[in-house]
Amino acid sequence: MTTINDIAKMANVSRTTVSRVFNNGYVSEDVRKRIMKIVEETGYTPSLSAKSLRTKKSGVIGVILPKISTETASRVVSGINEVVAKENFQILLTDTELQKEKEIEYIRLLKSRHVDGIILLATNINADLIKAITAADLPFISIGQDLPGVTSILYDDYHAASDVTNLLITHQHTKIAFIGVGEEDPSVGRQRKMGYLDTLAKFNLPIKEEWIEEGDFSIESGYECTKKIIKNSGTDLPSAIFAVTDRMAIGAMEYLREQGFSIPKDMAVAGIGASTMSKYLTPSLTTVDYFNKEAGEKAARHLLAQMIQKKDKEKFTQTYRLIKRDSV
Amino acid sequence: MTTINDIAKMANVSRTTVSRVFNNGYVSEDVRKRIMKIVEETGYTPSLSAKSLRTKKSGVIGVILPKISTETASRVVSGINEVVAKENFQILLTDTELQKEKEIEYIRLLKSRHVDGIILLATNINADLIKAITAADLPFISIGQDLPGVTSILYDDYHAASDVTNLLITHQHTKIAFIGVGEEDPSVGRQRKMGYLDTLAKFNLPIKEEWIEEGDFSIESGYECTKKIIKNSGTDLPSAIFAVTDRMAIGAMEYLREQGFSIPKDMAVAGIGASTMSKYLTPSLTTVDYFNKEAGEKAARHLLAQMIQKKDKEKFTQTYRLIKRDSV
DNA sequence: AACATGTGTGGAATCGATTACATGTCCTTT
DNA sequence: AAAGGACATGTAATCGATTCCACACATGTT
Repeated sequence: MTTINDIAKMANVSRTTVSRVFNNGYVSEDVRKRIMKIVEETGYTPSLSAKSLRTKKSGVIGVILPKISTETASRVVSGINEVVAKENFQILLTDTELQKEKEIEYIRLLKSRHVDGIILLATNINADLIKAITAADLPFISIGQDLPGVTSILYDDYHAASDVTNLLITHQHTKIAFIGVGEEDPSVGRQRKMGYLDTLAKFNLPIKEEWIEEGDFSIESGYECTKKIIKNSGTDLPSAIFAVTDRMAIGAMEYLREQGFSIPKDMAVAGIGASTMSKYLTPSLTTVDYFNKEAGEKAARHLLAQMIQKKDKEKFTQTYRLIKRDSV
Repeated sequence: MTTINDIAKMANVSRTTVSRVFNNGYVSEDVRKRIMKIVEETGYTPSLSAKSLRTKKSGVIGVILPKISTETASRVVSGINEVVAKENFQILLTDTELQKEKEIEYIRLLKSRHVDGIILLATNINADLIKAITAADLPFISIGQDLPGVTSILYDDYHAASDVTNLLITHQHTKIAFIGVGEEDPSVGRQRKMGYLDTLAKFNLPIKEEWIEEGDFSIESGYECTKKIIKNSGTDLPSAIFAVTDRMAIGAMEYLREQGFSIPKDMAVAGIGASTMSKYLTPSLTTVDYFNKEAGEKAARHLLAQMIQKKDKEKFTQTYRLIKRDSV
């Protein structure tokens, strides 16, 4: 491996001069050319570990995901990457596989790797997490969860869920079932459920325990929850099912189809997430587009801004778009 | 930021000893405890830039993707991550956005970041690329393309495509249209097309130019290609369409549905990729599962093995599974 | 008793860059 | 003609770790 010293020796200059070639200081045209020629020939690239050690900047930003292989996550990462790549940053990816201790572990790890900033897609909020973030003392952005004291890019879960519920109501549905997720997830678990419950309450519609189930984001869980809802409802069946994610909604549709329900005639279905799939299902799925990629871009831009100068912690709420399709 | 020197001073030992605590050398129980206590209190974590500079190892492996937000890519990354995370490696992600010069650029970049190895999902093969890989002189794995002189995890594109074509033929189809991609992609572009063409030839079935179109992986291109095929075929319509990716197959189905074709009665459709979606479409899509995640895992394992000891360059061909569903 | 061996610790070089400071030219300006 | 500034280059300290070598001490071996 060639180093700056090798180049310096070959070009008969000090390594300072070589360094200056790469960091635009005063270097005469002659010398610059001579050095560049040697650089080309040897294929020398400066060691970024050394540079990072010296400058305390790595040109890397850390991203912590709950799970890589979901459409939401990959869209967000794609948005982040698009923005940071332009500024010659790379992404160091970590995946918690939904274990929340790992979020904290990875924050520490990324810190010791001298990343210049961190973007976290959190799935929960707890005191240790906040403490770890504060301790890291790095530019930090949270996407999807409102972490106190941390700049956050938020989805409007409450209103999105309200709107979906509302849409179902305007389509004459009065018996609306709900498939949610655990409430340790404040955004997807709590906010979306609140939106659902409050809207029902507002219209004086029945809230029945038998119509409310809790899944785990997976298609299968949507399927199982729907089965339970149908089973437990006896003769008082709901006429619509609102699942808080598209995947669970797809599971619901699957079960309903198997049981011979016609969608939306016998049972309407709606989700959230605007998965690619939602558009091509039969019937196409009513859902909410959260603009994940844009959220990633925005997060990246704010992170870069924070790296240049300290900013006050802010909260940004993304817009969303209700997509009415044939499943309702 | 606390450093090893701070810890050493606070514990009244030399920094050598502190280092030894983390790298299991001789340290007495007493001293070890004293140091660990201070480490806990200060939240000290060793600077990995410094460590990497000194040891020439970074604990990072570089991954070069053509596009992050595709199901294939995210599955592969997920597989890679699962394996390397266990060994405490992280992934440095780069996305070429389908520009092939960037593959080379990123190889250099990853090299200068001292990654311990690189996994590339290539979309093409060219001499410069091979040269860059050789020059990098790092443990290297290619997934999906057979790069000469590079350990490669390959999909069996030729036989997969043959099998799909065969399946269509056993279902009495004699007029089979084809939606491919550009041939600068040897695997998806060439091999799959060869599988299709050779199988038709084997059965003495007609190969008509009007039935062959070239898309660009997108759903929209599948839609457009199908439109062209239908338009250009006049009265001699094919009875089946084989698209080399699920997304293009979905576009095909979309167009056919719009035009009132019944699938598979009027026109059968098949894809490759086993996208999540394929299972939930109506009708469900016949496709080929490439086990992308397993490919990622395998790539990661081979990379780790190469990092421990130099290995001969090998070629591994993944198995695949033809999934016969209702669209055929 | 002399010597080898195992254990525990510190000193100092080293990895490959950046950068503050010093030095030396050569012009321009007053 | 002296001074000041712009330009060009070099010297050496520094970033935070690892690691070779040396040394000290305790214990075991012959």
